[in-house]
Amino acid sequence: MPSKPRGPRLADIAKLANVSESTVSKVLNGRTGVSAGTRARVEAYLQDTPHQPRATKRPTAPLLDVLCYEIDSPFGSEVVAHIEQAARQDGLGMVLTGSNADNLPHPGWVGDVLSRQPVGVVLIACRLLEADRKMLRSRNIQIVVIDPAGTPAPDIPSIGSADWNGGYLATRHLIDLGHRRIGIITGPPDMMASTARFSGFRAALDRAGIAIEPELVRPGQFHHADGLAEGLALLSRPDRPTAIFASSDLYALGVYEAARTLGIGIPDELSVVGYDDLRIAQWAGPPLTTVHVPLAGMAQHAVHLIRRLGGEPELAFTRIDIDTSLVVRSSTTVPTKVSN
Amino acid sequence: MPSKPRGPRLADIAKLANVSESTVSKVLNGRTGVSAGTRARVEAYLQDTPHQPRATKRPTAPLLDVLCYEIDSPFGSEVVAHIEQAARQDGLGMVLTGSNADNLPHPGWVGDVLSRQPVGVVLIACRLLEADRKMLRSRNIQIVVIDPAGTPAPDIPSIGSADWNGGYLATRHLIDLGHRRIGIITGPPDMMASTARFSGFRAALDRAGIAIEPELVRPGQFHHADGLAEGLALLSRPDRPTAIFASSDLYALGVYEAARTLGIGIPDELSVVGYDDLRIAQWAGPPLTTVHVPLAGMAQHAVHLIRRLGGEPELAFTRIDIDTSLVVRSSTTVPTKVSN
DNA sequence: CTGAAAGCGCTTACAG
DNA sequence: CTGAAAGCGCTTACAG
Repeated sequence: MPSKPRGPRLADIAKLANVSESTVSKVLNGRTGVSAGTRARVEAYLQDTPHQPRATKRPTAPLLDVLCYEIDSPFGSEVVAHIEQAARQDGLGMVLTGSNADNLPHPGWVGDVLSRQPVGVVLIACRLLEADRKMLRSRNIQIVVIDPAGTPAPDIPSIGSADWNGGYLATRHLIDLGHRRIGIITGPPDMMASTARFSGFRAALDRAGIAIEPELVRPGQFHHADGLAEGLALLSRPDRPTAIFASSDLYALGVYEAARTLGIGIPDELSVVGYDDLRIAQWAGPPLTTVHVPLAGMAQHAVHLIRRLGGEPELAFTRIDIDTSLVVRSSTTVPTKVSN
Repeated sequence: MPSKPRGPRLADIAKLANVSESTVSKVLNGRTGVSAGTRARVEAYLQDTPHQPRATKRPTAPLLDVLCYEIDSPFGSEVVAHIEQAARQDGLGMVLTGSNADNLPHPGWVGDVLSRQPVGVVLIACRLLEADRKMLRSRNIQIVVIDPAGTPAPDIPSIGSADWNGGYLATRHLIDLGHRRIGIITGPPDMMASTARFSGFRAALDRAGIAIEPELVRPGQFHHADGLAEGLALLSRPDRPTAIFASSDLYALGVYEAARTLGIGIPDELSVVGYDDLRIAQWAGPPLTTVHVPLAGMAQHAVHLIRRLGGEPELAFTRIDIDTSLVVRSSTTVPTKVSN
């Protein structure tokens, strides 16, 4: 029985490889003065029994690495805050890194993560190259994704919310108020969350027997600027919609600005429904009717999942979706023109 | 001449403090079996000659610890995002932790930081107990504060912006437009940034020969809810002000809501100036006239300062203030009632 | 190229 | 509570 449960020491590896401790030390530190053959043999043994450097006396507090899309956006910052809290309650420190514009980590990130040895990695609307995923897996670093971007990796557990349902609820609400011409600003097509919201929108329209009008469907990247631009486009039409389903709260604020610019009153002349229920939704004028996304719950699940995965590495594929709900505030009402 | 340039070893400190290496080891590791007096003496020497543990062979990517007030607020999240970027460009990973409601770290944070051994700590609108400061100092972990809260520690370098000037500019702008009855919502009195903004406000009024009206000065904690409550109080007065200097953008949004509730139009019936120039200021309806705080520059300075301090531990007291400027958008105009 | 030996920096068990 | 001594895990200078 080994005296310390910390893993093999230099002496152990030296014995296995039938060399001296000095030689193992040289190999580990990439020093010269070792023949290619000896080096290869030692490396081979290190493969099987990876060497962990001597336990530093005060073991370092465990870390969780978070890679997030737009950490200064209202969405990013709220998710991150919830993860920080969940991580802290779980005794984990959170290392936060922003992704690049393609929702990928910047070069060097994976190497840094490996050196930090966190218990896991949470990706928020981000993705990883397969080589990087393998790298992390091989060091026993768990990966969980919140709101995956790009083609979802089949072997990474992901956490989302009921986006289809949210899209349906939002649209249904507008239909129930009497709206028939409803515009939508959709999100990036490579995000499941966007397409599901749009699909819910379409289903609600279908069910009410309302034909979808392609000109009323406008694409965007979930940014305020898109909401403004597409809002202006939608509202400048002679047959402008009486309601807009802005599939992010940021879009909704952009639509607000478009309406203000054109002198269109909300909700009297235009109803707007947002999506996410970020705090800016409450601060908007008028307060925004929106779909509540349970970010706190998603964050907690992400952290717990990381912990569970650490225990049993071969957990089957997991996908968790948490319920969404509609929060009715003051940006929606019955249409004036169409009447009821 | 020391054999290694890595800093004092246990033996050096033991010699200085006239104790054994064992005792120094116990103190460093927080073990029992050391008298209070001896412990204090050793800690004192550690203060002067901070101890760095022996270099571990596979070096972990260097870290920067950030303690931030309300990381999900628009202010907190923007500062944090800038620090993350500056840190990343400097090869530093950022560990982010939210403070408690008193702007202090939660219990256990300092211990975690010590175990992580970051190159430094950035406090955003937060403070530290003196014992904790000493602890960090003794391990050669640098401390820098952005927008200090509470009584400022004299030995911690701090970074702020020209708050007095910002308060002056904002108020001057309103006076120049012709406003004479100007309300203000002030920040927490224990933050230098708040009191400096108020002082700038007062100075601008003084210079224009306008007497300050105590009933028009309302306190708050920089939150949206304060802006709403104090805005309602101010605007419900029979002699309501024609302009309000909301000394945070969040206040301004609260004032917007108060005005909307009371049917008061902005800017026609009420001019509003915010403070911070966060992104929400551009998204507000109407876009908010506000004082620009150079958060990106402040974040960069914080990171660079940490790095410089690491080099020369005995840097003199430092206080950096970066310039503010007024950004005029659409929430301010000439007063209607008072005319000009 | 290789490893025995000396040594570094720290921790721990234990005698006083 | 204190420190001499033993010991751990690793590195380095050097003889072969």
